[in-house]
Amino acid sequence: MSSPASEFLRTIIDRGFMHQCTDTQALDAKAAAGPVVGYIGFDCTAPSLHVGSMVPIMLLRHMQQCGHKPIVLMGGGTTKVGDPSFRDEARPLLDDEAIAANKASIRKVFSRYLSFGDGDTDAVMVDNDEWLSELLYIPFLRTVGRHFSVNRMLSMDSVKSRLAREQPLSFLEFNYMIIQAYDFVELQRRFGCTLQMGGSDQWGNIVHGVELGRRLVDVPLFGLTTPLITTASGAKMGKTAKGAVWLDAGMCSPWDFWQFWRNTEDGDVGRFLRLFTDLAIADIVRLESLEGSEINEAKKVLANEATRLCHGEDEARRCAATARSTFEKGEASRGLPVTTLPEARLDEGLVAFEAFQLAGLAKTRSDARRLIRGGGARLNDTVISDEFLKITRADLKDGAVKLSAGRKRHALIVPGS
RNA sequence: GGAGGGAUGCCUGAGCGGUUAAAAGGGACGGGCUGUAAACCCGUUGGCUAUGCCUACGGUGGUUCGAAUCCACCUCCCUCCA
Repeated sequence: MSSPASEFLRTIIDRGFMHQCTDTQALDAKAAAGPVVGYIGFDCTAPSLHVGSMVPIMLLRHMQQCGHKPIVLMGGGTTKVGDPSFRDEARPLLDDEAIAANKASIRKVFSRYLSFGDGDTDAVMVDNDEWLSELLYIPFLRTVGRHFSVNRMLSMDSVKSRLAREQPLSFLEFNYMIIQAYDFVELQRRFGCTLQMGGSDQWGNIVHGVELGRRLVDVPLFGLTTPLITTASGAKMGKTAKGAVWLDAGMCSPWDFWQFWRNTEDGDVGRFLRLFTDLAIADIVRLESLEGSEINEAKKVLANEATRLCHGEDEARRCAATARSTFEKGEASRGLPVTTLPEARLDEGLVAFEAFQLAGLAKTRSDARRLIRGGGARLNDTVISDEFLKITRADLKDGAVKLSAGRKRHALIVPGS
């Protein structure tokens, strides 16, 4: 189908969100006819979502902006089971307390991207623990379990490699796809939800839900997946030196977040602008036509827009300003991570390698010493070669000592109490 | 319950009595080249104010001058049989 009738499908296809759909034409017709209720599930396996989850989040956002109703399903119940899809080993089991804590922490981010409320197209958030924890085993097996073929489940791509490698797949995990399928049906009953979306790794789970819906409630359900986002050079997207790029400011500072987008590979800029910002396609087309070092302008726009959505306008501006002074003017700046140090320590002189460790630029002292030996350490923008160099008051510039590890990682040490 | 196989550094994976802080690859970090990109080349990659000391090859004991390597027991995993 070349030109979808619905604004929703047109938007997500144009912006690169569409990977697979159970019935594109029928879904298009339905979306064109009126509001569709659709959901995406987020398990509570970590205290925050990371940029990998931004594709589904942005998908919900576009859905809402096109006049439909998004449901954020917190996987408080499914997290107790653990999705085995495309994983070579079981996830560590989290206890209820950890799941509850993760859930509380994760739910905060959605208010940045969606508008919640009671209206027709307001987003709602529910937790599948509400109905999953109350299930009775035998009745569940009889009403739901009988619609699933073990033969078919074993042939799913999502568990094939686990089985092929003869890695253990516990019965607990094996239930995940059934539970997720049941979620879909439950959301249909409760909210009239007819669309489940998710990453491409969720395709099998989603299809099971669609089929279960046909058998249990006789309502046509739809499934839609987004592509797995990799970088132009083939790596998984969303990792940096410090690990995953989290959406929670406490786990990944806005500065690191901004830097992550700023460091996007050339070949990814256009695609990322479509996926991770609200900019109009026409603007994106203009930005991605830039060549050579001009692409850096497009990367700044990407960083600003993505940061604005996640952390707000003020943070985005601050990061952009910090980047300008740090990289374009080469001066120390307030936006850099700051470590305070008792004045007395400066008076007696702080050994260089210790300073780098303290500022978080090196994991251990040995690591810091290697950094200095390798010529990657700078003090106020001057390369230092002596690991034992004493940093003192005399090194303060504008009230701070600026340390750098490599070209990109900078930190300030300021005297204090 | 029985018979085999396995557990090594961030990951994969060699080693099978000393010269092994442990090959090789990946990843990561640093340097060079650049545009805060990619690719490529080089270096580093357990800790410690350090020509040395300490901690490490699933756990605990043992054999030995000496163990990741041999033995015993334990834990966990895999395969096959019941």
